[in-house]
Amino acid sequence: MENHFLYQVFGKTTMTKEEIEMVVLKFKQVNFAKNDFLLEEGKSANNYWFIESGFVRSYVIDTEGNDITTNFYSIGDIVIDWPSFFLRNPTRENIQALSDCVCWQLDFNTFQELFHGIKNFREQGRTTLVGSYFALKRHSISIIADTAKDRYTRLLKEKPHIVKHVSLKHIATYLGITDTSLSRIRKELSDE
Amino acid sequence: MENHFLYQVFGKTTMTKEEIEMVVLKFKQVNFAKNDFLLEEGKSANNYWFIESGFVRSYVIDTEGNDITTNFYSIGDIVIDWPSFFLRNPTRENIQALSDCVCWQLDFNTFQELFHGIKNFREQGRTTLVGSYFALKRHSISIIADTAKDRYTRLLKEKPHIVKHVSLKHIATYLGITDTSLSRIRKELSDE
DNA sequence: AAATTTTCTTGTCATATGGCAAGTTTTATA
DNA sequence: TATAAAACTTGCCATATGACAAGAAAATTT
Repeated sequence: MENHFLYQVFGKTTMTKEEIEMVVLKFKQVNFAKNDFLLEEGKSANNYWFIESGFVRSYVIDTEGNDITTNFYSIGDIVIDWPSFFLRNPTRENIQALSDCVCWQLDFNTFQELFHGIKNFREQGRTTLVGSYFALKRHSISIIADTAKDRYTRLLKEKPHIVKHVSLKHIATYLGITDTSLSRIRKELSDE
Repeated sequence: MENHFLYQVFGKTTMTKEEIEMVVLKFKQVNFAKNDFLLEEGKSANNYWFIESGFVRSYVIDTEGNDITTNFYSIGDIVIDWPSFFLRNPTRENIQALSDCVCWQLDFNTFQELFHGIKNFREQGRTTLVGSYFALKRHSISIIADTAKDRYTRLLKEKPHIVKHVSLKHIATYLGITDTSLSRIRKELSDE
């Protein structure tokens, strides 16, 4: 039990061993093949996942039909559409596996039982959500305040495994630029 | 009691009258004068507020010393630095009154009692946080996908009272552009 | 291994937005 | 009400990034 993958995920929280065990047992392993959708635009999220292995991307299609990456996920990350999962609404986002993935899944009703039943679990869940909020805000401010080059070098530094495994065009839209521009930024950096 | 300002705020939730009353009684009225800080960079948020009247702005100072507006708040809005309040961390944001304000304040410890004690209150709180997350994501995607002009016209349509009461330069940084550009966009729109 | 598709690079030119500075108008202060 | 300060506009030019298209490289499929 203690070497269950999810044990690491919940091990850093204030939860007791008994609580962690209760929680972990509710998760169910689900595997996705490359290009499978974890969630599709128009549907409502009834699950979320922790990634044990693999890469995942979320994106939206904007009004002009452009694909814009909203986030990348890899080992240890939670994959969740917060608004759709909690507001029980159809989503605008697509979440797709970029590689074969091993994930651990929890559905909404089971989540609710745990959330209302275990104080430490809801503290943990709140902390995770607030962490996502914080990351999103940082990214949003960065798009306003920093140059594309700065954004790219920071991504490279903070998430090198993402840059290594994900195609340039997806990274570009995540950074708010075109693939052409990112290619030029890469060239500039290699010329330095 | 039922005509207490906060009754409207909580009236739309699943909370019972008794729960709402319990919650509302914990809030304390606090007034801010124009330019007062509700929260300052480097400090930790120990309170949040609902605005009964007035206008508030949050902003960060970026690495080059530029002031970037992160949000506007007016009547009925919750004013909270989610990460700082819940993670108990010093914040990077400043929150400042743009006019004299009447607010209703709750501190962290009291919040925790209510959150863990009243199921409907925590459902409500979660919904509010997720709503903020959703708004932030929309704004973030808009900065990538839409032109500055589109962003401005949408703000004008969705929050006309903000545009009316807030100075051009603050609106500009919120939209991710300079005051010069926003001035030109306004001119373009008036020429149409 | 060949064929096909996808990804990435690079050139040319277009455009949105920025930087700076000089005015003008509005608002706040003495 | 006079004065100062802040907010807003406008002109000129610079620059980052986009649009499009062609070709090269890499990855995937047959």
